[in-house]
Amino acid sequence: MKRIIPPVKGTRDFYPEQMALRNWLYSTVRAVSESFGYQEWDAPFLETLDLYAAKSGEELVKKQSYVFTDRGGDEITLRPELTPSLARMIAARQNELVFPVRWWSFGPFWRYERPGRGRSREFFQWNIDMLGANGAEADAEMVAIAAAFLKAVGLTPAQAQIYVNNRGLMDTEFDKLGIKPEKKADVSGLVDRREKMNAEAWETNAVEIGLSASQLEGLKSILEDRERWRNSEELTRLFKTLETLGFLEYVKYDPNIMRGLLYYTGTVFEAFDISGGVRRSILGGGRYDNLLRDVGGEPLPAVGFAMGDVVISLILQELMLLPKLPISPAPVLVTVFSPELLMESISLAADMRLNGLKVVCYPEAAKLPKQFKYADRMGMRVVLVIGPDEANTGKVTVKNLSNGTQETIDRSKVSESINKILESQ
RNA sequence: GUGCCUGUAGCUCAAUGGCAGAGUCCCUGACUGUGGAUCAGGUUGUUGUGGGUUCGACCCCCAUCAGGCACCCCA
Repeated sequence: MKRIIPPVKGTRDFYPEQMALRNWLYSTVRAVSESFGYQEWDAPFLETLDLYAAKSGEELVKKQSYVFTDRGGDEITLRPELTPSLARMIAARQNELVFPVRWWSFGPFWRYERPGRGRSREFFQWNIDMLGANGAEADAEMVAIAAAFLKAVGLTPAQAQIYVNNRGLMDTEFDKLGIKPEKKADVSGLVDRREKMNAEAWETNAVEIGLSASQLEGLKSILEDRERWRNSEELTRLFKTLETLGFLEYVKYDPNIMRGLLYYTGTVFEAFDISGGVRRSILGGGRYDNLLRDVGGEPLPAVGFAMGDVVISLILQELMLLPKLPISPAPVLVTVFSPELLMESISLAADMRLNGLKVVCYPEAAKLPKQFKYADRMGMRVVLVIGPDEANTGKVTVKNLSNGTQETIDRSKVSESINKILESQ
C-alpha cells in the first residue's frame, strides 16, 4: 500500500456513514431545542485569545487551546468553548435584544487534550442557554430540555440520569460547618473529586486541605444526605416544576455535583450514562449569573448547558440506540441495459426527478447483475429496467427489491408505482 | 504528562528465530434480461516506520509513530 498522509491526531474523518449520524444528532438537537422555542445561532470558530483569558480557566486557555499568531501578528484561538462568545455577543447588543433570550447552537470546538475513548481534539458541541430570566423555573426548563433530549434519543431513566445540586445550598451548608470563605473553592474541588478517588485517599486529601475531623464528618454526612435539597427553596421549586413538566423521573438531587469552579452561581447539573459500571458524563451546565457583568456587560442572569457529540454517540452506539440511516439518499436506481438505451434510461431518471423522486441512474451500460448488486449494496428499494422489449412498447419494468416482485407497466404509471412501493415500507 | 498492552491483505485475525497464512470482502464464472443465497476459480502484503542482534527476524533489542486500557488533568 502506498503511504497515505495521516489525519491530524485527535480528529475524525466523516465518511458518509458517520456524516449521516452527525446530521441525525444535529437534527435531534434542533428538534428538541426548537420544541422549547430556542433560536439557532453561532459564533466565529476563531476568536482572540483575550476573550478566553478574561474568564475561562487557566488550564483551558494555556494548555488546552489551539493558539496561533496570524499574519497580522494577532493571537488567535480555535474556540475551545462557546460561552465566552455568547457573553461577548449578548453584551454587544444588550440594549436591543428581546429578553429572555433563548439560543442554541451546534458546532465544532477544539481542545488540545490527549485523545482517547470518548474524547477527541476536534468535536461538536450542543450549547443551549437562556439569558435574562432568573428563578428556579428557568433552571427547571433547562434541565427539562436536557431530559427531553435524553428521551428523544431513546435513553430511559434507567440508562441516563440528570443529577442536580445548588451552589447556594452548598455554600450555606459549608457556612454551618464553619468552613471559611477562602477555603470554599478548595472544598468544592474536593467534593468534585469524591467520585473519582477511593475513600481513603479522598479523606487524606480533605485533611491536607485543612478540614478538621468534625468538618470532614459533617461534609460526609451532607454528601450522603439525599434529602437535603428540601432545605433549598430553589431546589424545591425546581423539582416541583420538573414534575409538572413531566421529566422528574430523569432527575435526582446529588450533593456531589459541583462542576468546576468557574462561572456557576446557583443550580448546577450533569447528566450521566448509568447503564454500565462507570458513570460517564453526557452533558453538564448550570446557572451563571455573574458572567455578563464579568465580561463588561450589564448584569444578566443566565442558565445553560453543553453536550459534546463524542460521548453521547459512543453511549448510543453501545446501547444500540443509533438509528439505521439510509446509505444512499436515493431509493431508486435506473439501470442501463445497453449503450444504445443509455439515453432512454437517463431520460427516464430525469422524468422521475420531475415527479419529486430521488433517483440514481447507473452511469454506463454494465451487466444487469452488477447493476442490481450495486442497488442492493447501496440500500436502494426500487430498480427500473428499460430493455429492448420495454423501449419498443413504451413500458418500464419496476422491481421491488424488498420482496423481489416486479411488473412491467406504462412509463406514465411508473412514478405512481414507485411511490406505492416506497410508502409500503 | 505517567504506566501497561497492541500494530501482519481493504476488514477480522493466525503464523512461539527457518517458504507470510485463513476467514471475510472484492473480481470472474456457474446464471448471455435481474440483487441478497449456494458452488468453483482468482487478485490482494516493503508484517506501522527507522535502526540493531543473527547464517537467517512478523517473532529478540532500541528508538519512533499510531491506537487501546488504567492513572493524571478537565468537563
